[in-house]
Amino acid sequence: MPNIRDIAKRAGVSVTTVSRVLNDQQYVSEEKRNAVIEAINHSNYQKNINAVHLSKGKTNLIGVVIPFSNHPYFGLLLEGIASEALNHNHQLVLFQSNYEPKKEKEALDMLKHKQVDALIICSRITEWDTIERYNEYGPVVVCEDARGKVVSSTFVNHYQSFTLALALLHRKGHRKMGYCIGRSSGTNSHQRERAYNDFLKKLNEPFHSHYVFSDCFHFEDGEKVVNSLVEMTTPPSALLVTSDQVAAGILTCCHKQGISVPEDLAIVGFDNQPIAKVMNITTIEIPLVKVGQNLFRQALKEEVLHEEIQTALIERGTV
Amino acid sequence: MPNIRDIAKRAGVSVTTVSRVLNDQQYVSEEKRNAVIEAINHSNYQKNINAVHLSKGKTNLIGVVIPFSNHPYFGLLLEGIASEALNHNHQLVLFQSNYEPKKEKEALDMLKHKQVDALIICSRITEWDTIERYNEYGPVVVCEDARGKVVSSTFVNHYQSFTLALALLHRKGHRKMGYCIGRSSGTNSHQRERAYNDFLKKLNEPFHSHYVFSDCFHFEDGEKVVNSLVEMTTPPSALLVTSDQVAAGILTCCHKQGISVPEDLAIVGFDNQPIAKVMNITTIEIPLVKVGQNLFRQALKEEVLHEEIQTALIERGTV
DNA sequence: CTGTTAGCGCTTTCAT
DNA sequence: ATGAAAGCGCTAACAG
Repeated sequence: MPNIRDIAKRAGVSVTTVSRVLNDQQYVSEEKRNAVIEAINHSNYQKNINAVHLSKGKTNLIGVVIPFSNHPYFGLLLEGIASEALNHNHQLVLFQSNYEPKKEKEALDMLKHKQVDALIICSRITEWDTIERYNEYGPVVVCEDARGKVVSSTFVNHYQSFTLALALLHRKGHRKMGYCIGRSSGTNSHQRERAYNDFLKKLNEPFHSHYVFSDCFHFEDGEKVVNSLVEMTTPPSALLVTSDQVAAGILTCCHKQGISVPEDLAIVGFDNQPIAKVMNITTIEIPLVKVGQNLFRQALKEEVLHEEIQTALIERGTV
Repeated sequence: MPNIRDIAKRAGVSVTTVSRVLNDQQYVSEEKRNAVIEAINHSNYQKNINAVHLSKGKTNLIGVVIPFSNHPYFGLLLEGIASEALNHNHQLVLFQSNYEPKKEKEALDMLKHKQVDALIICSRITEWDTIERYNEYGPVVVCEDARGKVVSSTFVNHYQSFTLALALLHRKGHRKMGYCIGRSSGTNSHQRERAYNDFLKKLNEPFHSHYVFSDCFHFEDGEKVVNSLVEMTTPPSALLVTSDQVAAGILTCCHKQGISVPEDLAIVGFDNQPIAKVMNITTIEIPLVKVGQNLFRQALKEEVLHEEIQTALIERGTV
């Protein structure tokens, strides 16, 4: 495989001139430019990108940390990130963390080692002070409200969205409301928890810990929720479900168990994934693709930015 | 940020010795080794991986091409690939192609440019001769039967699996059988098509093009299938559905429309995803995680290998 | 066991 | 407009 020197020789010019042609720079006569292009065409030359990276000190690679790759929430986020990466001529390095700190550390270290130019952390387990420490090596971007931190963030106001959904249910007469969430830790989950607790307090309703279901990630997790529900003497009459997938799973099991929705149980999903439309699930739309795109754009910027993305209530048949 | 020369100076040794310590090589006295480690610890030194890559001519990065990232089939495949990458200290560069040739070309070019050491193509639109041409730049691995080609492959015998499922339905008395598939092109789809046509021929059953539904990728695609079904005067009595997600969508819509399963319509899914278990769907298990792991292992090898992964019929309630 | 040195292939400054 | 030359930071052949 020829290198830039071979091309220079072949075209009868200097290495610099070849480099200029390669990078579309000015100050090259048409004549020499053509000679270089000619030489390249006749020699299946390919730039060695590692040399470019070393020389420039950057890679055009952006790291992306997601806990799971087989989850539609992260799938959509990734889709947004990937589409914007395409627009900006960058590639993505994927880190599937499974919420293992070690794996997240690996991603952070790749930033430190300059193997990626920036890092997008879609969900994390690592504590803030560690994350903030890595910020000096390159932009770190997170998908949660990080105002007050030194890393950029694109986020949804989960407190507000949750409160909105609770208010809807309350308006419809529900008093015993529960919720299903993925993991119970994390900024986003805490915001939702706070919204829930505050809402109950305002209504003077007692808190029942068994009305809160965690580890709800996938469709199939809906089954255990419904199984718990039927065991209860006073089950909740409404459920906020932080993923449409899980909401769909719950709805399906309700049908199986003869629980009518929304009569016996009202359900509000989140995300507005296609499955919510098919199954006619009332949901809070979270424009995840847009969030992903914004995350990517922030990763390219040096300044620290905090941007909020708006959600919307979509009323369908499960409330 | 200090470099290897700074460390060498600080430790009072040569860069080579530092390099040796860095790479855990032998032939370094304890004394000097300690001096180097000492110097490193006192200076937040970090290896510049781009320099390593340039020097070594490899990157420890493996490219992965998938059409969509928000699909469980590819999510699981990716999971397998990622887990094995972790074991082998490699990172993944993700290419979401949306089946655009341009995007696949980009991945192939990254191989050519030595930005990735190997390329795993989980599903492709690019023709064989193009792919084979890139093989000289590094290992290319595909997830389809590529025997006879110069690239490695890990695959499932879709002809056999499809035939197995058809035979099951036939045994249960079904004669009018249709199938749902993702895209209609691609090796895997063609194998299935062949299996279907051969089976019909063997039974002397006529081929009905409206018994074949393509573009069935997601849960929500089940809706249009069922909508078509109810329009037909003589609908199929059984359906092979090449994704459990879609099978689940079909099942859900059947419930909505009052179509009993398996009485009015028998359904066989594929993959054995968790959703199939919850919804009690008879399915052909395809160990996708295992396939992914094998793909990764092949990507690390120079030799061209073709390996078949076995599937299994899992009988549940939809046949 | 250790160090010198010549690359790896490209970018960029600076002089012309 | 052009090219010589000095890096970018690390590895590895070679000599000692």
